[in-house]
Amino acid sequence: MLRTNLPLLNFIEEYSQQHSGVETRTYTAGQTFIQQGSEITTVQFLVSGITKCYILEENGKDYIFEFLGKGEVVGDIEAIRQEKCLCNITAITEVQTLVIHRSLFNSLLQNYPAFNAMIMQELATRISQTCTRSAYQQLYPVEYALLRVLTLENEQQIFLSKKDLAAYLGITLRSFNRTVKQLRQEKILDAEELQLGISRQALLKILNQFDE
Amino acid sequence: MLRTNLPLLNFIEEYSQQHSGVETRTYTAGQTFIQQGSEITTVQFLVSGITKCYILEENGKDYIFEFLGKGEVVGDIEAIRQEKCLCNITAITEVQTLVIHRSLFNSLLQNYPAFNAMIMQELATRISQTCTRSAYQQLYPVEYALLRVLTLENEQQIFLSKKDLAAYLGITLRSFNRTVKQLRQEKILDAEELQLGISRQALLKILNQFDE
DNA sequence: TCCGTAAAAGGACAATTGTCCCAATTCTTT
DNA sequence: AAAGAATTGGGACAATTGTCCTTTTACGGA
Repeated sequence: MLRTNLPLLNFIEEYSQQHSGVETRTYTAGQTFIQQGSEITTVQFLVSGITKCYILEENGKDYIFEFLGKGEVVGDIEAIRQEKCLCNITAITEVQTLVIHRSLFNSLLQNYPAFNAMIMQELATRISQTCTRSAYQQLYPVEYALLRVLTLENEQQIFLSKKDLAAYLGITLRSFNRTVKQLRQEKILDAEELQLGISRQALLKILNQFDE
Repeated sequence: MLRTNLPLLNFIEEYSQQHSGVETRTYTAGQTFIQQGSEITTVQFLVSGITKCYILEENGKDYIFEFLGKGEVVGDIEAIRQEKCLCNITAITEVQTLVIHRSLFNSLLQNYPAFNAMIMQELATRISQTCTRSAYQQLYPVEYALLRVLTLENEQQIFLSKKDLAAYLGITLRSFNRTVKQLRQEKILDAEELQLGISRQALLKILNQFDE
């Protein structure tokens, strides 16, 4: 849910100590620093903070693909495919990044096998996770996906707005609230059955945060 | 919708003429030649035919990620991440493939920059397309996605079962039929508004195939 | 040729989800 | 401190989608 990639961050940090061409940037919470459809010529690596990566359609609805954390890259796909941005990236907390030019990114890919392998790994992981997640969301009732997301949020100790969680699940805020309420009251589904790796007790605790 | 990758196929075919380690296989229509969750040690390139790539959950429902055609790879993600299969691959028509061992795939990645770049490109494209598609399906009413899919099917001159189309759209067969009927009868949405790059006339024609 | 199976189409009803509200609470910011 | 703007929670109703079931047609094998 909140993806990270520490090895990648290590690589870039080390590289930046020995070479030029790497810049530091800081964004404040709420700032959208990459806009879908716009031209982009840089690749950025998240050093700290949390961002959301999402598509916003003309009808005002948005769909969040991922929450990105430490070590994750943005702009890589666009650099490889030489195309315009496909997603928006907005800082949820304050965010610090390391920025390199697209051309440097591509030359790193060619000249540093270790870097190449890490990016290859990163892309493969993204595909794998995206597949698993979208299948899960399509094929199971919302309750299941919702419980999973809340569990993950809890595990990783991050705090996201309800609105963002709903957008991540591909449902409306209203549906989100409704489902949480239902789960809190009625029968909680079997934690085992859900394969969440969490006890029924812990689940209840998470849900009751909403009661306060 | 039906993805292909001719450059990649060219590369592998040329390689196979000069080296050993590449085998040919044929699968009959309907055959599932890669099973989710199973161990796999090969990577395959589609030479001819059409396959579907999907996840099947225990509740019997399935979700199709992509239809794969000429030049597409399967098993690559698994080779890169060294993990079990995440999807099922089933031949829709008769299918021919070129098979290489996982270790050969990885050594090609390391020793042939051109191959490396092609795979990098392929992964980036998959991510890009997956993002666009899943956002589209989440954020617009089914009619829109359905029309788009039918248009694509028509353009590419492929023929898929209604069941597969529904699984691709993440809806039930019943919903699929219902929506087609509605569109056929009532107002067809503006073709321009949909940005399908197809005229209203042509759309009607496609929908009326169902009437016959 | 006949049978069994799969694909296609749709009726009827139940369940889910979205839309449009409104109210309470918590922030920012001036 | 007060005003305005988000965030959260939920009622009421409409629209959409799923489930279950039946019918018709098409197709391949015995």
